[in-house]
Amino acid sequence: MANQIPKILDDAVGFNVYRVALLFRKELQTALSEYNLTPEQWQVMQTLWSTDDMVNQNDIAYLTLKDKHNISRMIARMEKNNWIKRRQDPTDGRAYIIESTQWAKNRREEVRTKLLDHFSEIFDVVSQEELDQLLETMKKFRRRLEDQPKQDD
Amino acid sequence: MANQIPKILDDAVGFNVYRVALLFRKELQTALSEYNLTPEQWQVMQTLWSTDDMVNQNDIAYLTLKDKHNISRMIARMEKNNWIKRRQDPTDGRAYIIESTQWAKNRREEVRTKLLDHFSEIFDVVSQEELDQLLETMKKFRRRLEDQPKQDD
DNA sequence: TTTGTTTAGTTGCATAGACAACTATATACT
DNA sequence: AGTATATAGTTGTCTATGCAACTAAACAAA
Repeated sequence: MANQIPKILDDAVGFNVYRVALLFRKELQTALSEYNLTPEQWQVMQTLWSTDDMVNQNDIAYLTLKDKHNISRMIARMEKNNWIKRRQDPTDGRAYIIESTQWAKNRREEVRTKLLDHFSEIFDVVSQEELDQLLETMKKFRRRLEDQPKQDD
Repeated sequence: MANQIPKILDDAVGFNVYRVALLFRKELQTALSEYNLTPEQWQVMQTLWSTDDMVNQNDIAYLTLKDKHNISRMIARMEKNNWIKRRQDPTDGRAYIIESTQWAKNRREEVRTKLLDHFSEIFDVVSQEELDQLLETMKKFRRRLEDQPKQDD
C-alpha cells in the first residue's frame, strides 16, 4: 500500500511547486467557503479590486493567465451571483467593462481580513528572508515564462 | 486598458507561487502535446513509474492530492488510451490494482527525455543554490499543509 | 464604399476538480 | 452468525480549463 510520496518525486522542484500551489488553492477554498466564491472567482475579484483601470474580459483573461472562453463563462456566473456587473464599453461596441458591484465592494475588507487570518499562520513556517528569496525566485521563473512569443519547441 | 499586473498582486507570495505553478503546467502541456497525455495524466504515470508498490485508485488520489471521484474517471480515460490497465486486487474485492501498460513503459524514457529537454532551459534562470533553497521552502509549506487533520477554522 | 483582417466575446465539446449520493465489499463488535 | 461501520469505487451535478468554430464590431487597405 503506497501511502508515502516516492523520494524521486518528493525532491523534484516542479512537483513541489505544483503541489504547494494545489495546497494553497485548497486553503483558499476553505477560507472562502462561506462567501460563495471559488478561488478562481476570488482571483478575478482581487484583480478588479487591485487596479484602477477600466477592465474588460480580455484584460481579465490576460491578467489571470486564463482563456477568454473561460472568463466569458466565469463572468456570467459571477454576474448571476452579484459579484460583478457588466456594462457596454461606450467606445467599443464589442467589449464589456467589468466592475465590482457595490455589494462586493462592501465585502472586500471582510474577505481580505479572513484570508490574512487564515494564511498568516501558514506563512509563519518560513522566515521573512525566506519569503523574500522565494518571491525573487518566482519572479525569475515568471520573467522566463510569461509573454514569451509562441515558438516551435 | 489594463495590460500590467497591479503591483500589489505582483509582489504577493501566494499569487506568485500559484502563477508559476500555472505556467509550469502550461509548459508541461506543451511538451506533452504529442503524447496524447494531459499534465494530470502524466502526474499519474509519474506516480506509477516512481513507486514499486502495488497501487490502487485510492493511493493515486492520496499521492496526487486529487479526489477519488476524479481519479475514477481519469483512470477510465487512461485505460481507454492504453496508458494504464486495471486488475482486481486478489486480496480485496473492492479494489483495483493500477499498472502501467507495457506500451506506456516503452514510452517512459522518451517522455522523460523530452521533459528534461524542455524544462532544462527554464530552470537555467536560477542557480543550484536557489533551487535548493526553493525546495526547502516548498517542503516547509508542504509539512504545514499536508495531512493536517480536519479542524474547524 | 467595399473588401479583408483583426479583435471581443460566445458556444460546443472534452478533460479535470469539488461535493454529495450511491453500491458493494471488508472489517469490527456483540 | 448478525449487525454496524468503514473502505474502494462509481455516478451525477456544477465549476474551471483547453481547443475549435462561430458572431459581430472595429479597423485597415483599396
